[in-house]
Amino acid sequence: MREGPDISRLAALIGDPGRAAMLVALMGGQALTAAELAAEAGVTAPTASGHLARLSDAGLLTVRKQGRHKYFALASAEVAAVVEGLMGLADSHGLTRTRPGPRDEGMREARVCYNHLAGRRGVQMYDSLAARGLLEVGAEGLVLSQAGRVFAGGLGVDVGALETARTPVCRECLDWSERRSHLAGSLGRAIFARMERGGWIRRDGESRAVVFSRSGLGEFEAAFPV
Amino acid sequence: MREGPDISRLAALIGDPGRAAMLVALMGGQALTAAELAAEAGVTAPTASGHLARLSDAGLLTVRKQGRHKYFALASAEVAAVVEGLMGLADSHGLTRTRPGPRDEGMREARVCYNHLAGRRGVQMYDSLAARGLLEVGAEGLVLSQAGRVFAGGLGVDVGALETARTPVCRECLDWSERRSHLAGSLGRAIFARMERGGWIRRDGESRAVVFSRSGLGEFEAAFPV
DNA sequence: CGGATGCTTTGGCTAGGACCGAAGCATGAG
DNA sequence: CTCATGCTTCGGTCCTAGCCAAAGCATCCG
Repeated sequence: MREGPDISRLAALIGDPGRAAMLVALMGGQALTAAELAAEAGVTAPTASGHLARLSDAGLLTVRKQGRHKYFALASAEVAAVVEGLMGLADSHGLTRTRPGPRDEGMREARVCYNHLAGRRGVQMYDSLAARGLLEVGAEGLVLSQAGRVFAGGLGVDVGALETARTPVCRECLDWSERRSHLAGSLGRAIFARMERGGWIRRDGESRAVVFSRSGLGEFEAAFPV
Repeated sequence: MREGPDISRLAALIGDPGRAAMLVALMGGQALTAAELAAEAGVTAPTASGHLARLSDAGLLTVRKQGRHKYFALASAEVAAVVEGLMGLADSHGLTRTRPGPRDEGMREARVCYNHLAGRRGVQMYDSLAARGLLEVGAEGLVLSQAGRVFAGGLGVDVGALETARTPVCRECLDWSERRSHLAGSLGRAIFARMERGGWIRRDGESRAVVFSRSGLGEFEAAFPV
């Protein structure tokens, strides 16, 4: 009642089932329209409109108007990290939705987390990079070592370009299904994009799950050995 | 609305101002009693009781019953991480509150906990006894070793008499200022009484603070070296 | 044994906010 | 221009959940 930022307003915002569903839907990283999010939340357009206005006002979402459509997306990686953290807590306390289908298993194997790779494969990548000293923990958090820069260059990722931007290159993100860190930040995003471009992976149309191609899995294992 | 863990229940739990205040208060790492948390949240005892039950049921808090008090603490580092993440988000959108002042320093140094010594001095005593093997952790909890019995006898405490009573001789008690264990049980009470009788300490009038005399502090340091 | 203290349960009150239908604005299509 | 589509505002209903007082247990004290 007397110190620190006011958590409760923000948490209450996420605490509505409809708004939470919208946020989770946006964890896929793609921007969605108001109507799509209304369907996702299972409410009518007016209700969704109110929800989306409140989420935007609170700074959780960014809006982009395009013609008569309005596209919403998560405002930042921090927002995604909090949502992922909540998923982890909910998962560990048996609050999962009663729907442990095959899609759920696929999600645990590999999925999109905002704009980077998560799940067992995401954690594998992180561990592999860390074990080989390509990723190091510095005073300011996670940093790419010199060897790591070379490695990323070999993958076709221009680290220099990433470093000129204001957003952090390397960040940890807590994986809700593995309960361990995976790689986020602009580097995580770039590597994910590179894997998608290279045909290593493709995204499942209806969920956040990510499916590896046969050859893609081989390349992934070669690039990020356990 | 169709995938992953159910975030909204958890977020709604944190989304109440009272419960959020409790969680923030517990971010310091100390365990707090129900009454203290009620004050922190600015609600009456019945209301707080309901909140705390819900937080515990959801796995966000752990409970430790001690006499007629109930100590609550954050359940895990994951919970703390989520709260911290929410604080970060709230802070970045300018929703901070005022800072608190420092608390009674004397209480942190030494105080009465029911009938035994608590605070830095209480923890020092506990650590000293444990480090010298006078206090050991057995299957049934804390026990006094044979050497410990001799030591207690030297202090003038009749351990044999304590052991005939029904109440446990040695118990751990969670120290709220140090957030570590100190010695409770009938032995803790007996040692405290002996220190009071011997003029090592005297109790401050209205508060729970305990003040060491000059000579008493010397004897204490000799009996319970760091 | 009372009497005091800390926590919980119960009951009843109330406010906040989630929801929808209908009407109101924009923008784009024909 | 007129119509259709996408989103927002308004008005009203309904239900959840927070809140407290009072009574009920449990524990400790003298």
